[in-house]
Amino acid sequence: MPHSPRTAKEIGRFGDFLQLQGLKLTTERTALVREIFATHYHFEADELLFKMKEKGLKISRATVYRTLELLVKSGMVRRVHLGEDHYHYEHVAGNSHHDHLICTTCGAVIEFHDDELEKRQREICERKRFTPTFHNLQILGVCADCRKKGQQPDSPDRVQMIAAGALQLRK
Amino acid sequence: MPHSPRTAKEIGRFGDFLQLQGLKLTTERTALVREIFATHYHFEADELLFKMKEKGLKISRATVYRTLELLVKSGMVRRVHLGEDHYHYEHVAGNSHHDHLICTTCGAVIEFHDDELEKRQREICERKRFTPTFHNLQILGVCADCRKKGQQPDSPDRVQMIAAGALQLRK
DNA sequence: TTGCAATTGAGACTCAGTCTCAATTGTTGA
DNA sequence: TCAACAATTGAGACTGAGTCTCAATTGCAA
Repeated sequence: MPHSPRTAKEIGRFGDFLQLQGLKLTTERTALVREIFATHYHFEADELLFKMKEKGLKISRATVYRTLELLVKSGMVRRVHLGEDHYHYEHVAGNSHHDHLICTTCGAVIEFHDDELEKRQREICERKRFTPTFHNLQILGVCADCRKKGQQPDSPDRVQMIAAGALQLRK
Repeated sequence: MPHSPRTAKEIGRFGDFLQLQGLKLTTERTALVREIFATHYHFEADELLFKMKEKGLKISRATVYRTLELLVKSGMVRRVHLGEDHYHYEHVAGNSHHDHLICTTCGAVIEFHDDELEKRQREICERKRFTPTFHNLQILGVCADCRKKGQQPDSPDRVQMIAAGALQLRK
């Protein structure tokens, strides 16, 4: 099996996590981590399953889902809603929290992080005596490229349906 | 059929919307709107289906989903993610946009609205040349009541799983 | 190297949500 | 008032992401 320096670190990190839990770093898990961290950034579970099949690695749907769950638990992968009716995953490249701008025209996902925004959220929580642990913000709209091409924003009710996962994004 | 003043206005509004689209205000749709606006605030589609059955009104699953879709289009109902792996709906009482604090301990959903936060979001979009139409913010954590009862915040990975809909909230 | 818990794959299963189609209903205009 | 006909409905088949089961397999520690 060829050595893959790009993903060796992640495989090591996952191995450490598994060991701590008394779990094993199997060939299937290794192959999945390699695939996830080598190519994809945002991806879907079934997409990953398909990629593995394509590469001739027979890994069952159950194993894919089980491994993703472990990766989420280890903090190396996050499960996110991106305005479709099923989940997306994104690998966490050691870097920190961010939120998403989602273009309802082309499906582009733009990440951002803003300290000011986070601070204001903490203030709101304080006022409500609420102890936050995690948050989730998606802003839907039309990206700069699509605006340039003359794309008008979608109607609010369409966007609302997309936000709720009732409509697929146009791809 | 007894007259229900509490919901007459909403039934009227929905009727107007339907008429504009060349659609009909049927007895099933009327019954659903009455149920939604009389009792529930946040609810699930199947919960609504069950409630109707309970009341002896035989309304099919398909009709419930179809009517909810129309209500979302009319703007009278919103579809929201509340940290579970299926949708929730909330009726819009003529009032405006809000976001959610979700307690991962008791499942409580606290609404809030903050102009400062919205303003900052608009600024971020401007900077990214993104034209927003809608947004969606959930903050997960532990509510004041649960803290008072000595409940500690969930671990970040558990909350992340809840946020992503992979775990059910403890009810 | 053996023993055994952890892991795997195949496929059955779940469950929210969608679709189909024949039967029914509401509305419009004569 | 009624006929005509499009919109609507219900029953149940279907979908598709995700979960579960269980017998067979694998990795690791002694």
